[in-house]
Amino acid sequence: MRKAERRQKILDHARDVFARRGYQDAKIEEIVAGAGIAQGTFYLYFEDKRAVFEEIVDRAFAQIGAAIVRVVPGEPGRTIDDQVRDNIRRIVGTLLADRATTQILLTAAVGMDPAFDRKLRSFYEVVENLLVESLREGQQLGVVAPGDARMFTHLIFGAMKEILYQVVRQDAAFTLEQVVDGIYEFLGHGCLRVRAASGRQRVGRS
Amino acid sequence: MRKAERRQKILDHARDVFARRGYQDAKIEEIVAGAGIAQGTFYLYFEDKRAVFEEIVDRAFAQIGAAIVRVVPGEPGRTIDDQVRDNIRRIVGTLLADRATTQILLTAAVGMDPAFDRKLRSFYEVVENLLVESLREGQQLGVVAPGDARMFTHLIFGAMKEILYQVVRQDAAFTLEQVVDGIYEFLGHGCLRVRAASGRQRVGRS
DNA sequence: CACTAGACTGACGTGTCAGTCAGATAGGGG
DNA sequence: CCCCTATCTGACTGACACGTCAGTCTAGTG
Repeated sequence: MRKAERRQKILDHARDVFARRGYQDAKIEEIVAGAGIAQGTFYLYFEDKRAVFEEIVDRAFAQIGAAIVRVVPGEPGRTIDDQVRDNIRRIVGTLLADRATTQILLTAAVGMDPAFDRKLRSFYEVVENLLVESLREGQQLGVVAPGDARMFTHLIFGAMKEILYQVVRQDAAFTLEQVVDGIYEFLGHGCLRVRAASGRQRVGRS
Repeated sequence: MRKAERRQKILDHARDVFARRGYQDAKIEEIVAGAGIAQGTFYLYFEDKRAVFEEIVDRAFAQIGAAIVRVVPGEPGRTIDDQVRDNIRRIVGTLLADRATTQILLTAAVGMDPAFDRKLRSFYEVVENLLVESLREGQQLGVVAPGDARMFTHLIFGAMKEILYQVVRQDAAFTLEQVVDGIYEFLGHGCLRVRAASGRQRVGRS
């Protein structure tokens, strides 16, 4: 077996174990047993337990980053509408394609320790800032509702994370298209239709 | 010092340490040091480490549960609108009143282990089912958009969890009212205003 | 076949804590 | 003042799992 192959095999099994057990409860012993190698061999390929974990997370982030495409207002034949929708589909599609990794991102990687937290935050910040910028541009163009763009960003992120978490955990059985449609409609209209009590238009401003 | 007082003191310090470190990295030694007692004394008040943690989480859930009030359609002088808004305010208010505990719920309690996960899920399910029922009722009354109520529930939950997480972590500095308004507007209208490409009304159906 | 380099092995050493327990302390009743 | 009980103490222990390393295996070369 070539080195790269073996390395990949370790990564794959580590991913499964981390997804199933969480970081702390994932034992090296279980990973190497799954990969069919001895404990020592593991350390020929990775510095330590955290190194495999970080590589899994880093790769996942790279994939997600690649799934995001900047929305261009003037694009001929592709409405902003479609571009937004496609972005949602690509991101959700990427995350649902590898459910074990997604579960790691949404559970095991949460509340690890201060050092890892900073790493995670810095990735999220990049994506968040991208979205904040896009929303502000959208507000200029009148295609995004007025209000605090950063708050919108958090609300959008949260909604997406939760629905993905549910699907990945198999607690909710939605198809990719159902999830995409659900998110898209929610972003577009919300879900409440009451607005009896006159005009409450305030949205939190920082 | 009375027993109940000391017990409470242990709970308070445990909460702080769990919030700061997460469950695994929270050391009993740090908890007892903060509470000004010896290691052995801790075990006179709590079965083990997990028992304190569970008690903190249980109390938090009880408080959140108490903050939720059933929305009554025919209530005189109180529109559904106001009742929904008040519910959001009470829930968010409760969670922001004790930020350390909220941080525990949103980070330390995630991905603990299968047994604890089941416990968490069962609480969430109760609240989720309550919301799903309310949304379906609302759909009958025409005050909630058509679509999969369970998906709406997940999206709403996720949005609320994320914004609270951000505020509690001090990464975002929103006031209670800003958060309430932000969530309310988001639930009411979403944030996108493009709907050029004709009628895409589909929302995921289970 | 003999030799070697590199890959692999798995039993073991070591640090870390959760939980224990034998003894100290406090307090109140006689 | 002394004893008895309830409470507290903190040094200790045992389990556990990460990471190591001395030794084995394998495949390629002369």
